Amino acid sequence: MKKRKTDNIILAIVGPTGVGKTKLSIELAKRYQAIIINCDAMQVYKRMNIGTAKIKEEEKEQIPHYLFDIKEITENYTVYDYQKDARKIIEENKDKNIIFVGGSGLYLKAALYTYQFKEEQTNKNNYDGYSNDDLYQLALKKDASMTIHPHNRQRLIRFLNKEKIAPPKSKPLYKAIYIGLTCDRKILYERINQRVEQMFKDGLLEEVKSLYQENIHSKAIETAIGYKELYAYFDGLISLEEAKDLIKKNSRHYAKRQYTWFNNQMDITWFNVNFNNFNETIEKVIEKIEKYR
RNA sequence: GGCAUCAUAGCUCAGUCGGUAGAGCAGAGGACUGAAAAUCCUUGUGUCGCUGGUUCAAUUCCCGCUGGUGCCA
Repeated sequence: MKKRKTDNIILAIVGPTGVGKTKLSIELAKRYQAIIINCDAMQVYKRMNIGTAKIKEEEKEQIPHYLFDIKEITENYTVYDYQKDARKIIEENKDKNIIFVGGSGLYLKAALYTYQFKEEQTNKNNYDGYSNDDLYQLALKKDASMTIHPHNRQRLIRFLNKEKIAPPKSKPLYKAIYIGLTCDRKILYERINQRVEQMFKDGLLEEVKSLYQENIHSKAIETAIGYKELYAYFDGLISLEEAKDLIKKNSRHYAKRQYTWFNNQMDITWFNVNFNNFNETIEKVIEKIEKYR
């Protein structure tokens, strides 16, 4: 495991959407004179601000922020790119404390664990015309021990386009402290619902509308919660009210999946957030960091 | 007021020609190496509105009651 200079630390602040990760990142960055690296798959894109709850310029408090707004919304960015970008920043800032913030578990793991990606072939087959079962049989032929579910078409295609068959199990590469923020599930869902309402008040509809009017269609738009639903509304497929409810629902489901990832893929120390007294939460986190280093 | 119709899982509803019931959504859990805010998997016992009757047996049929909806007055 790469240890870097002993007195410098890497922190990772994780947790479901809407628990206050950004706020904590600023407080800890001030305290440890750290730089902040985004670890959110959607906040790398420009022009997706309100819907991704991206930190505002005036909230950054002079702290260097990396990997925010680095891609045009029409570009495709993947874990592979993220791993390269994040590791480059780690290596270039060996003399600094670093804080990762974000909810994309795979991105975090790819950056800090021994995930191996290879340069990809350009002539990818998208297997149009193949049934799920065809793909499943092909995948089994390629590797009888593969465990992708027959219905998971996205993964099957990926697997078939891959050269290397079984990647080695990943291990921690960098020494890091993983801090998870959490709260009672009911309260979290309530906060998520309220935050969506707030996003609309802050102009989410206008943000998405201007993208829609420019006829921008991209992976990011099709993927991001808050954007895909409003595109469906502008396309006349659903009502605004339905879109809003869908955004809330999808955000809740997303939060649930984040818990599953962080609970089972990484070794996280969880902190229950006290929303009435955030300083108390900050103090507890700092206590943990001091004990650990 | 009269007639009709509905009352089943947190929600929307299906169903049982009489043998105590099932889908979707919500909720819960899980997988995860190039779309990850993605993709995929697992998981459904509830006084079948209340009361009485017929019956070996009623959520299912019948009487009444309560509540909702519609039409006619």
